[in-house]
Amino acid sequence: MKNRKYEAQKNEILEVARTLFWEKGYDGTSLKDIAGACGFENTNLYYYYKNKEEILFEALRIELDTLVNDTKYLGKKDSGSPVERLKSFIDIELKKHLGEHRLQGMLIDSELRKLDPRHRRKIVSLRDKHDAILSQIITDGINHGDFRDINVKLTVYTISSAIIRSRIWFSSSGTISLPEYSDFIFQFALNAIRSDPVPRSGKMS
Amino acid sequence: MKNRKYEAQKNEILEVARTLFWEKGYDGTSLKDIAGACGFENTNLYYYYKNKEEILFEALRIELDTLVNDTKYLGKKDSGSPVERLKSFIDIELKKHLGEHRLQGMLIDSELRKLDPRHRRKIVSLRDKHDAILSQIITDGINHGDFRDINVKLTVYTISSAIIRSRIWFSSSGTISLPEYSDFIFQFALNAIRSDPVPRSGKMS
Amino acid sequence: MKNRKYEAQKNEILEVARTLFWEKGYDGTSLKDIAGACGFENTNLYYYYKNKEEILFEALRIELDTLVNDTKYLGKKDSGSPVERLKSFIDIELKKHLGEHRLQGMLIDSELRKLDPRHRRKIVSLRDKHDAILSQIITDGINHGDFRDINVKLTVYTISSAIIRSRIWFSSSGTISLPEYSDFIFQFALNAIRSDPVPRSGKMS
Amino acid sequence: MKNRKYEAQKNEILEVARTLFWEKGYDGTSLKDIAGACGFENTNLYYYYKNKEEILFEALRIELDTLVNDTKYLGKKDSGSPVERLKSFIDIELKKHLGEHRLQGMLIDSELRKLDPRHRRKIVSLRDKHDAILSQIITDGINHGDFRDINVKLTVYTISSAIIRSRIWFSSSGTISLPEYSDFIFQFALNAIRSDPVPRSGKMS
DNA sequence: CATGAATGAGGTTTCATTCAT
DNA sequence: AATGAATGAAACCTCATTCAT
Repeated sequence: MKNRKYEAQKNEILEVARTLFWEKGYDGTSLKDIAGACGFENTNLYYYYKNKEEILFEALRIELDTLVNDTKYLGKKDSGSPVERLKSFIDIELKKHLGEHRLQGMLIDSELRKLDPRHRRKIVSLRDKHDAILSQIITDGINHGDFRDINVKLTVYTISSAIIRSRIWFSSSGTISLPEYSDFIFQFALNAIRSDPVPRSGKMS
Repeated sequence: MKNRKYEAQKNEILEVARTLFWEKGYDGTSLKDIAGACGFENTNLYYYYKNKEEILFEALRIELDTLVNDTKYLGKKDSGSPVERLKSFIDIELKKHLGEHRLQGMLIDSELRKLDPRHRRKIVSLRDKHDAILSQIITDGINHGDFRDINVKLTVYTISSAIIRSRIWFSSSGTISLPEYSDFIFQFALNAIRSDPVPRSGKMS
Repeated sequence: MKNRKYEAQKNEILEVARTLFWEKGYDGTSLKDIAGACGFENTNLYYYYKNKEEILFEALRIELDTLVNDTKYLGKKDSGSPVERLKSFIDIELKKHLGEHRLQGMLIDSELRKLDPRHRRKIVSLRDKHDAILSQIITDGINHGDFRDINVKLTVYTISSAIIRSRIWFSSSGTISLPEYSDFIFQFALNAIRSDPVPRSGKMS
Repeated sequence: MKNRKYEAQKNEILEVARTLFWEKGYDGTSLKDIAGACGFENTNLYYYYKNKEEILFEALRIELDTLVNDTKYLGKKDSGSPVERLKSFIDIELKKHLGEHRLQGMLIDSELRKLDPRHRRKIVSLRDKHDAILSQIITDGINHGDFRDINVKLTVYTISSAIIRSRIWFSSSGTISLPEYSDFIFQFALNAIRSDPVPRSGKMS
């Protein structure tokens, strides 16, 4: 019965692979590395995955699936005010990126090229779905008068940048805690885009 | 005798390598790829560089050298008001990242591990020197009362994120021009950190 | 308890293997291929056969056994005139090679080397037994005055060539039927070796 | 200068490969086998050929090219009477198949499947060109009244069978010489297809 | 009667690198 | 200043096979 142990093993391989892909890159990670970290031989990986590329695909897919599933409720208006939704979005994502079962995030940019065209399309479509959530929050905030009439796309990119790269800088930030980091990004973003009670120009002092 | 042609060739190799490293990663780029793009054979590279790792080192070094040299004057107070200096910093960096002879930026994150320890130390030291410039601008702005009393390190990271990742998103932003992109990031950052004429709370609406 | 179903399964494996060995060669056929075509897993083959080589051996043995059993009566004088026996021999063999449960014939040439020495000896001995039948027919025909005094060994080889290679050319011959093909080879051979009513020289016209 | 030695080496590889492919089959021959027989390492083969399949393709191409080039003059009427041309054709081919630099012949049947579609088309086209020569000889002989009104295609196949399989049987024919073998096949074929001075029926005695 | 899980040998191929020229 | 020729390490992957269940 290919079920309990099989699925567990398959998952462990993915966890291991995600960590290694992050640390050394896709090309820099050998199947021997992955198998070794799992405690078996090289060739046994092929019992679970068709080839290396499939491992990468599954790694990316699981990352994005998790992200999308945990945040997609924030795309809907009934999940709170835009500002609250922005706060939640940043909180959830940062926890995912920096918490226990870390997402690797940047993988998606750099290793996309290594995928089969079909797999690539699937991943890109998931990524777009993910970006659309934050996009919706910003749009709603603008319509609701909470946020300035700002370029939505660039706003999404800029906030995403801060979130994705948190992984790189978190460890070297020394004393800061995860909620503090999360709150910093939220405040930074909110101040950047909130509508002004008193009109302000962007002119230099 | 290492004359002008020698140096020109050596530089061309570096240009080609930087592009390929960005496109396919260090491990994903073979010496044959580099040599092929230069129009000669594989083995001729060894006339110019000791080995592949040295090419990576030089590629990273030249990137950071350029960045530091072109922005280091902004670390000094006499180069303008902090807000002006912030504007200039973002303008210069974005031009470097998106312009003609593009910097690859993110290479520094992902490929640092591939360097010899000695080379790695040199690159990290250059990177720190670079970060210190923006850090100085922020600090001066806080002291001068232009910026809020904000965590300097995190601020530097967040602004840097937006700049570094511009490369990924610029092409897919469609119609936006480089100065517009640059201005967007500047306005976003300025609003995020400027001190308020009227006190505002971060409370949710 | 090795009952009827066991034997049936064992036979199906052999049928499948013979087809695949013919199509892709012994080395080009994996146990997974064979098992897959049988509808079960790889490892189940070991319940029926000791290893891959044994499957090849059985495949070759069954081919030759069938051929020898169905034609050996033609080795005896009481089975008709030499000409009749030649006609029957070619008919039977061609039906075996091109009919429903096709023999693969040429396997014996190309894959003999892959067998264990002991197995190889067995197969070679069966092949010799097979060749001896046609050899006997020719010899009897010469003694009886039906055939010219022709080199028996070479005659056997040449007729065998036409039969064995029928498999390759039958499908691409387009419209020809099996009996027509069989008759063609018979007429070709008969004309080639029959004794002349009127003496003829081999001189060129 | 990639010329003298390079081409010599490339040819030696091909010779070695052809022998091994014949002896052990394409799948049964490893690149290590080929390289070992050439006296260098495995990987050096890639300096001369793109991959294993290309070696097979070149091996097949050279075989057929040689055959076609050496016999194509026999396709033309001015090269002698049909009977003479048939004799020459068989002589030349047998010398090619059994002489010093042996052709492997049967490779073409069994290993065709291993080729890229494009390569396969090229080889099949060469094979057709080769078959067309013998076909022309037979046709001319029929028209000229030398040969019976016999199925040309099947005649070509049958004669080709005897030639191609000579390789398998020559060594085990014991004392026979190459010209004797060649003459046997010629006489066999000629008797099989020559037109009768006196009408004969194929009826059994 | 059949699958699950794993392995070790070996195959093709790529690649950085060397040394002679 | 560049190519020719070769190598050894290591990569991905396939396969026959084993043993437990």
